[in-house]
Amino acid sequence: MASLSIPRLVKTPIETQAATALRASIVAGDIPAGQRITEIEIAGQMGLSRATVRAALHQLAREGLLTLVPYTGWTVMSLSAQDAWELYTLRSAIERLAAQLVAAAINDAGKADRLREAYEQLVSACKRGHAARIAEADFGLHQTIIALAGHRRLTEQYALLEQQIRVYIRSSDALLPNPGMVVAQHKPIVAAILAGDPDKAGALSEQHNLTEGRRLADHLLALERRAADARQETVPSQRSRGATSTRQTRRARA
Amino acid sequence: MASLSIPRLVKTPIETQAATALRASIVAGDIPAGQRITEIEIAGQMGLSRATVRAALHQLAREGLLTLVPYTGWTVMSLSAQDAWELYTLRSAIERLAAQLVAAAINDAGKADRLREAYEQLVSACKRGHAARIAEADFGLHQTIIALAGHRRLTEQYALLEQQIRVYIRSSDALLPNPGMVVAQHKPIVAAILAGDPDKAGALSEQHNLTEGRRLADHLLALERRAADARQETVPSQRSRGATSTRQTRRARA
DNA sequence: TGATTGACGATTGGCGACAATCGGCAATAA
DNA sequence: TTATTGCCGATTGTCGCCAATCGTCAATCA
Repeated sequence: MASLSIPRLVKTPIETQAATALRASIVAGDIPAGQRITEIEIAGQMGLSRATVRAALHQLAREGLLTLVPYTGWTVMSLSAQDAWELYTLRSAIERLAAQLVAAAINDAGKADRLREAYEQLVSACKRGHAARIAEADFGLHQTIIALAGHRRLTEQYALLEQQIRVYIRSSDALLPNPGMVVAQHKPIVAAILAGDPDKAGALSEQHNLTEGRRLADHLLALERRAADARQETVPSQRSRGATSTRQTRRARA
Repeated sequence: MASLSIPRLVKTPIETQAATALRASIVAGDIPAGQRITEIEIAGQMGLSRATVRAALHQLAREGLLTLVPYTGWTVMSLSAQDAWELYTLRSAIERLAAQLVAAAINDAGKADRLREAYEQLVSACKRGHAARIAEADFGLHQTIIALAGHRRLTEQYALLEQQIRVYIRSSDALLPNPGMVVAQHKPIVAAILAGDPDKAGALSEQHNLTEGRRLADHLLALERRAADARQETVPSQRSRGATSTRQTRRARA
């Protein structure tokens, strides 16, 4: 009796499941950037012990998605121009390395096919012109290149950057992608990788990421300026601690 | 009464202190690479609750220094040729970015002086010829370049890589540095950064890191081969679970 | 004799309760 | 009125204990 077609269950500790669910909520924007949350509140909503939730929150803090304000609460990452700069410069360095590694090993079994497949999905999404699909296919192509590098630490590091970038994009008035430009930007990178040219692949990848990253960061900076201008025209409001209201981020005294 | 010269106390939760102490023990080799440890044992030694130690261990797992084998124990990171390759390729990408960023902003107040200072300390250590001092001054120069980039995520990522590299170096029969070569390798990098040439600084930095990283990885591979040869000549020993003995790494069934 | 099952010791997983810390607000003093 | 102090509610920090899981070994079966 070789196999009964019974699927293998993947057991995941509840701590890890809680971290996964919270991560998804943050990245999806259900818990907005800058939001204050507390262990008690989340534990209540999830039906778990506070200690379990606490472990999950610490996990997300390590990933940069949350910041702990000791004895006060936790805040979802908030984003500045400096954060944007850090994210896109680091992402560009990581993706350059991946493009080089994949180009150098593109003759390995199946790699070229997988890359072509991911690129075709991007082209397909751009033809349909649906913005969310384009964005996902764009991310998908990048992820494929990263995965094909066969470099666990690189993959893990990239995932951390990606989720922060997703929070970033979602919390801003994200720019709509131009489908024609998206394809045009990625085509030479894919071609260089498929041609097995690490230097060219790395350089093109880096250029693409720096250009797009700067553009998005500039856009956010403009948004921040507009928000700051608008804030100067409103009357400062009283702040008090409501019994059940959630809090915006606040400074720890440390 | 402006100031009483009373130093500001920096309070650190005991969880964090435990993580810091354990990290230091692992990086220093007091807990060897590949070693199995348990929460009960560590909690007993540290005089803390197991839950507190557990939080610290999870922190270090996130940093890649420990691996959790569920319901069985924790193991200190062990190192393969793949790990070595991952570490040096990623380190090289990170340091290239830092060299570029510092070169582009080398005219900022104090940066050139700090870089020169770190380099002089390396030269000084090499003149004295004391291996541990050379290694520390070498790390110090790299750390200075990273810190001067003014990029928090980069600094944090580099710290994680660095500590893994330290475990790596300590667990192998580390190569002794040749003082003259160490200076010669770093001089052109520092010069390019001070000249404000990001492209040249990045390229030289990358080349240096890839060369040194490959050399160390090859060295470790040779060690692994020697160990594997030696292992084939010994009689496989019985394995049993002693009540108090610590365990070597074992495979999870997942 | 080899394969299977069940029990048990050793471990981590998760819980709720007590302890420590922080910030806001009211009371008090100058 | 402003500055200081003390109290309290709300939060995280830490603890010890029960629950769940895993691997090993002995007993049983074919």
